[in-house]
Amino acid sequence: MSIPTKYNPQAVEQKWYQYWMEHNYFHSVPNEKKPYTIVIPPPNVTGVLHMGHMLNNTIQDVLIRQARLKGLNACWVPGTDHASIATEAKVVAKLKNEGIEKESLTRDEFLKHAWDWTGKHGGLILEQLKKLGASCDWERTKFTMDKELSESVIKVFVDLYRKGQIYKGFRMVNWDPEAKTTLSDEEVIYEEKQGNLYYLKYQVEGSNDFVTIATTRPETILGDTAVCIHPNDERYHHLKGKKVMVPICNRVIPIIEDEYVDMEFGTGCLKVTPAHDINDKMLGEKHQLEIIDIFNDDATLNHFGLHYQGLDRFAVRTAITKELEEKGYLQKIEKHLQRVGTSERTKAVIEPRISAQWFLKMEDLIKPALKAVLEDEEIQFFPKHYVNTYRHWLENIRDWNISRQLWWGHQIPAYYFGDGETDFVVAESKEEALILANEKSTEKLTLADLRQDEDALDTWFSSWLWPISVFDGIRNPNNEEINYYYPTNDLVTGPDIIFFWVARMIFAGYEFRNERPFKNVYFTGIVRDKQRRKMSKSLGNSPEPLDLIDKYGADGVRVGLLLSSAAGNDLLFDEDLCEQGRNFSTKIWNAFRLVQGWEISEIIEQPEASKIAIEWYQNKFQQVLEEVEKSFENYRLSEALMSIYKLIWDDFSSWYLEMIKPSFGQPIDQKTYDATIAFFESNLKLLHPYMPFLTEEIWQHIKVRTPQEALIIANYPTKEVINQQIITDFEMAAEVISGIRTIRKDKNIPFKESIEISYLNHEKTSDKFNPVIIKMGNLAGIIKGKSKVEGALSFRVKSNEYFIPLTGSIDIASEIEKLTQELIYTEGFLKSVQAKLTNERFVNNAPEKVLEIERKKEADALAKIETIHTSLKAFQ
RNA sequence: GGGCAAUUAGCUCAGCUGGUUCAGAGCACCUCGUUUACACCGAGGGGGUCGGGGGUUCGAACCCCUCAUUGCCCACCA
Repeated sequence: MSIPTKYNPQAVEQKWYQYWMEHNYFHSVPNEKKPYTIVIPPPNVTGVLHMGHMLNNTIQDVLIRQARLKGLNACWVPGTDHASIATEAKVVAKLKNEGIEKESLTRDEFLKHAWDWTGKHGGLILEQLKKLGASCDWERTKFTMDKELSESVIKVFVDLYRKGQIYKGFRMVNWDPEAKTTLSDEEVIYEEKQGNLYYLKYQVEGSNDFVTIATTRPETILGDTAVCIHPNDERYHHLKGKKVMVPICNRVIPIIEDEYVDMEFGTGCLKVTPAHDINDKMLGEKHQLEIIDIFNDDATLNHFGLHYQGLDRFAVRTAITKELEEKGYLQKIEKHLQRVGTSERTKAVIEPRISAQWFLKMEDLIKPALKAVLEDEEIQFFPKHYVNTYRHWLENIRDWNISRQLWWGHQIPAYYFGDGETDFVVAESKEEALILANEKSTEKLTLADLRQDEDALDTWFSSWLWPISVFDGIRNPNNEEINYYYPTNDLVTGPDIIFFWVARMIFAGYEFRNERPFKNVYFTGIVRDKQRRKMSKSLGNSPEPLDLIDKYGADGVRVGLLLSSAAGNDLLFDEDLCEQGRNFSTKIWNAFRLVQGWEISEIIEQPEASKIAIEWYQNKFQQVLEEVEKSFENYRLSEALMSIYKLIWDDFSSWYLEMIKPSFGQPIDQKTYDATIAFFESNLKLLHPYMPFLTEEIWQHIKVRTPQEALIIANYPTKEVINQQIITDFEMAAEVISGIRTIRKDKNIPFKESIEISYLNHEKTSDKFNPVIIKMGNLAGIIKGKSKVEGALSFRVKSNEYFIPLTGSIDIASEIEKLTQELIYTEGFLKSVQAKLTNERFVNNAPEKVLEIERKKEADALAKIETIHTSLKAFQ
């Protein structure tokens, strides 16, 4: 035989990917067909493919290929994200290796390095996706720093600013007083340290009462702007609405109430210092408190520190404690374990500090986003429970800080022209900014007088536009593409970015298009190893995706990933599953080899068994087609694939092909052959989204096809009316065949030795499948008997009895034992059914349908017991 | 601390509206088998008191209460 016994994916995958690319099947342009659109969650531009990407993109490819087969205009837009923090960190590290500090470079010099790096490593990940078979429209590949996407980001910023949605505000940042710089959260190391809890007495204004607060930082009392109690705390009800005086400086501050306060901790009374604590800052915003920053940028005290001005915070802590004690404000000191943030680099204790940042108001943006998901269900989440997470976040949202102290990214289009905080304008270009600035300024300004804000925008401030900006819908809101492709259909992503990305795309969709960005969101799980550990480079437990593809073929890996990934469940990745995928490839390949090897005869009659087999498989296929459809609609891709797997492996290969297989060396009749090829083709269509390479390879082996006839763009099988009866009849026949096989095995009757059976048809089953039973059981004949056959081996299917007269001797004792066991079991079953049926309340309450089933069970059991009894008598 | 999810066979999971099948699948396992597509295979087989305890119901893996364990997210405590 010219076709090898094993399918070799390495040899064909490259070939078909090229073929698909050459014939432009992935490319989409707007036409009269219905669009089906997916935008890829853009991976980091310098990222490398990991198992999470493999899963995520396999799912997207299955969706897009299925849509393509179903005749939709399928468009999958690929691209990458500039990932400002991640990429900048990589470039900084790389420069450091070369002995270059970021601080020694100008912004432009640094950006040149960053672009070089992007050019060198960028887009590698997209090339890797091609190996997986991803059918993206590569002509549409986008990068978030492309000219048109960048312009979209700037345009949106300016629009939102002019609408009053963007404002400059203050935010707590991690301040390193030694390096005098802000740090990202990742650069702060938290350490457990033994500290003290100081109990301080504040005098209530206009009385001799005191209230005691507990604090770990007595040096910050000079920045206090309130004292806070829990509204339900009865101990302090008498203080509501009063004011207290801060010790030493004697400033008068209000007593406020907030549920944030833990009544159990300390005295249940909290001092609020909005300038120096993140939680106090939140309270301050909520209660509109004054902010008093008492530190210089090296963490010494400023003029608010009064006589401590110029001293370091820790020196002040000791000194002020002493002063408080002397003046009678210190009630006690307790030991207290606390977590202190320190700088990764300088080891200095981090100081929370307020700094100017840009914010986007959330109040108006969340309204349509909540409505769309919670009320209208315009956007659906799979699995559904993520709606709760989404709602909780939206309902507790704070304004979005969109500025980052980074260079790699979109620079904020704010231009300063004076010394003051408010001397700036926001504009899409420097030229436009100059015009605006001159309207505002009293002096005549030139371009040289304008300084652009140093900060870059948060990466997500560009990716929230992704479904719109890839179709240029921000700059040209009425272009043909955006009108055709938007809203997109499905978004496939991880639940870890539900806030960062998914929710914000929904904001952007309604804000800029007045329409949802996508209809369905499919949340994938996290890829873990067999021990449930997250796959990561540092653990070294993540297989190299491309090695896996080399080993099992892309199809094998796709199957391996999909089989164990119900939507939303974490995926415990096991290489064995890829092996299963590869084995499946080989199985199909060999089924193809079998069919391919047949000699066809136009003369010979179609055997009866083949006729029935065809009729049966026709219906079985339809049944599975419907199942697959249903699973697919609910994004249960693993279920859909498993249905197809069983259809092809069990129903098609193990049953159908065996039913129609001609004897060795004999040709097959034309009719059966044609039907078989048609079935094979339908199977391939069904499977193609999951295993694109193998299916296309076989498709093109079956016969020579023109590019217009390629499987990737074939027509998906259509639904037909299902004859349920024939499927049920087959199941009965399959049990009979199985019964014959069991007896052959038990009694060591070789398959080659043909035998004869007779049966008593108590069930009145159709004898339609008898030719199939004859063939599959290698029977000389099957006789519908009128009475039991003495001294024969027997078995039962439902209440039917089958007899195999034996040439050798029968072990009577073991036959009796077998029958007795079956009898005991059936009688027990009958008893439980009758218990139900004699229960009056059951009979009165259960629906008629259920009663009918129970009555049928009873009748069947009675009939079966009857036949066992007669069989037993025969042995006595 | 707050919230969400999960707990069903050795493993990974289905079980959708409480009732077709004395609880299903795939893998793994056991037995037999070089029958002319395939040993990356075929045929046959074993395996679960549905996390524990209560309750509702004629009937519970499914609904309610409670406890336990695990995972995830958010806030992390002056």
